Amino acid sequence: MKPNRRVKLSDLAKQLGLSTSTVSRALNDHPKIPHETKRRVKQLANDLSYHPNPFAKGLLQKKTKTIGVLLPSFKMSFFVSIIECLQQELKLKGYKLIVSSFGPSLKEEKEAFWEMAKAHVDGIIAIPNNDHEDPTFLNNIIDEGIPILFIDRIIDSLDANFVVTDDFNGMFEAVDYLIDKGRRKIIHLEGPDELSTSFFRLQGYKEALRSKQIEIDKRLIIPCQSKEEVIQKLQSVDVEFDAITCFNDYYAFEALQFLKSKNIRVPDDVCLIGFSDEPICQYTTPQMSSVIQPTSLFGKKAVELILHEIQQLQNNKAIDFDIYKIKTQLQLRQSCLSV
Amino acid sequence: MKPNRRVKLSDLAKQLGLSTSTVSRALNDHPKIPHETKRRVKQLANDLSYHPNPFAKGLLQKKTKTIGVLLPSFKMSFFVSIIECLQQELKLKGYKLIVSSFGPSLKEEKEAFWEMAKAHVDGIIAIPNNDHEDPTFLNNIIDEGIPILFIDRIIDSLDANFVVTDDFNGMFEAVDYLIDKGRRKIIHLEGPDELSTSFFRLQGYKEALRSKQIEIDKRLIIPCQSKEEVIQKLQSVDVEFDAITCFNDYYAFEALQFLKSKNIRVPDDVCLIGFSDEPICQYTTPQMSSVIQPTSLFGKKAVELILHEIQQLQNNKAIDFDIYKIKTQLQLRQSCLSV
DNA sequence: CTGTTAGCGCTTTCAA
DNA sequence: TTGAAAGCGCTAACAG
Repeated sequence: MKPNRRVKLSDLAKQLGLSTSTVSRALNDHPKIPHETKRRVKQLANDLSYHPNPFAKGLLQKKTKTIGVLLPSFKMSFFVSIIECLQQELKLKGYKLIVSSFGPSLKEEKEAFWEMAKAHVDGIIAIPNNDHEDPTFLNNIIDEGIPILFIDRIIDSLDANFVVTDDFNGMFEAVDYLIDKGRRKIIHLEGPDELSTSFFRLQGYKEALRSKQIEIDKRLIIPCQSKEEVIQKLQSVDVEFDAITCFNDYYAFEALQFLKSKNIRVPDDVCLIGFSDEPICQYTTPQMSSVIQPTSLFGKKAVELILHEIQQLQNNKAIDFDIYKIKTQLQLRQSCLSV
Repeated sequence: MKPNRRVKLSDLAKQLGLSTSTVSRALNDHPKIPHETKRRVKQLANDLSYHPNPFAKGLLQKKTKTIGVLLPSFKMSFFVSIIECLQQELKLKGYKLIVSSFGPSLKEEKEAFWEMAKAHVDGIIAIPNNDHEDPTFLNNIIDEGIPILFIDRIIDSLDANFVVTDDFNGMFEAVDYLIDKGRRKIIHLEGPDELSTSFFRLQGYKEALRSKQIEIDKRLIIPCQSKEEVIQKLQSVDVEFDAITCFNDYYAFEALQFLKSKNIRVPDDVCLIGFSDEPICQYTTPQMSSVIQPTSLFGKKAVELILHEIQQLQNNKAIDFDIYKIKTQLQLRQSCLSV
């Protein structure tokens, strides 16, 4: 029915009248093997479509050529877009990608990390969800020799590399632009407490106002734990406002719904800016302005760093950890351009 | 600096004064090991956070507890949503997920399949992109003992399971609804040639018209290889129309842009229905109607089938192949509901 | 330049 | 009920 017997090194060796070591060396381009032998070996390997057993290799070399990627959810296209980029970059470098998502629960997130560790990936790239106050378990994984690189969110007190959005400047520029356009009463829809991104975006907002000597009105800073809260919170705002900046695009979409329902014109009465530049932004009416987080830069930097860490680890060399901030870009669309 | 030495079976054995075989058996709940021994072994394993080396296991058992998932792109949220579901289902069953995307090129798609085969995954779940006229290489992979299950698109002449959308009925219902609402001149923006989905959606469109004795006007059937062509093709339509059905949501968004630019009112002048129900549909103005493809059903069915195939293969039993059609659901929103 | 040998961590006969 | 030993497929010392 099916042969189902994969060719292995010894099969090649037998057919060629060589030892397995020679064949192995030939395949791995060992310097001291004559070209002719290499050619013959590779030829046959190709003909029989021989593929080395990755488990035998993994067992021996403790390298799996596999990177684990952890993310909270596939629902955010920003994350997915990063995954896509990671996947492309890693494919180029000959790495495979094991992916796992873990949802909002801390317990599941921990488990997901452990599963990756158990799978003996060479390294982990993670978009964490929770503020790991006790990152002991992460340190344990790192101590086992699996470097972890974090994307988008910073976890304090952890020796690791971080590749994050320059949230501060991203929001700063957005608010700065609005002020230049004459808006003064700018709402900020703040994101979930526990995220470093919420914090820095809020700081950017405040600093932009401060730098133009505009007093910060606490009533305009509206914390929303999720996009579901946005409309309700906006209902109960009892001060005037002429612009809204948001933790992310989904908050902005909700805000847009709200404004429409109140017959408040965008951008004439109120300007609106999201964050992340989800592809949807082009399809809302009016089209949504947003802050672009260039995902390909995230992916490239992350891959570069994790591979470097893996190599350093292999050579028992020290690693310098750092926080890398990826510059954003303000994408203006109809929701901001007063006619 | 780092211990970096994972605990292994022999470490447990040594500490317990047992042989590795006994420890192994205890861990695997071998019947002839006394409960007390099992308890002690498991206790220690837990304390030292022992995790069996998956490579040693893989080498021995030829089972990797890993499923490869192949998809053309992460850009389509329909695909991503399926991945998310696969990932959850497979996690429950103790499987890991290796993911790879391959873009539009046939060559890359082939390579991606091969890479998966080389990675010795237990099975492959694929959303193919191309119409593999010569599926020899797929058969080779299947012959190597790796079952492949295809999602969303059918490849003729291949012994495999397929889980696809009931495209025909999905589009049929959409068109049927429009006709009931009094629309008669319904455009169909047809998808890429090579996709079985394009074909069946078109058939559904035609059959709906036919069943209501409406003549099919070829000028209303507009083939578009990609969403980029939509606007341009619509420009040159020179017959009247009062509704548009689309190969997918992105086509519909483009169509919406076009209609807006022409000041054609949606849904008053022209009704618009997409396909896939991307989450964006809720945020366009007017909100986009679409055909829901329940991704969780895809995921569940796919996992069920592939695991069954793996098991049958392991027991050297025959597998019955089939095409499973997942029912769609018409999601009506503003783009269809005349006021 | 090439073959022999040992061993990666685990499971699984085969004996005891 | 348990241990010793072999071996999964491959690579890397160590000899030649």
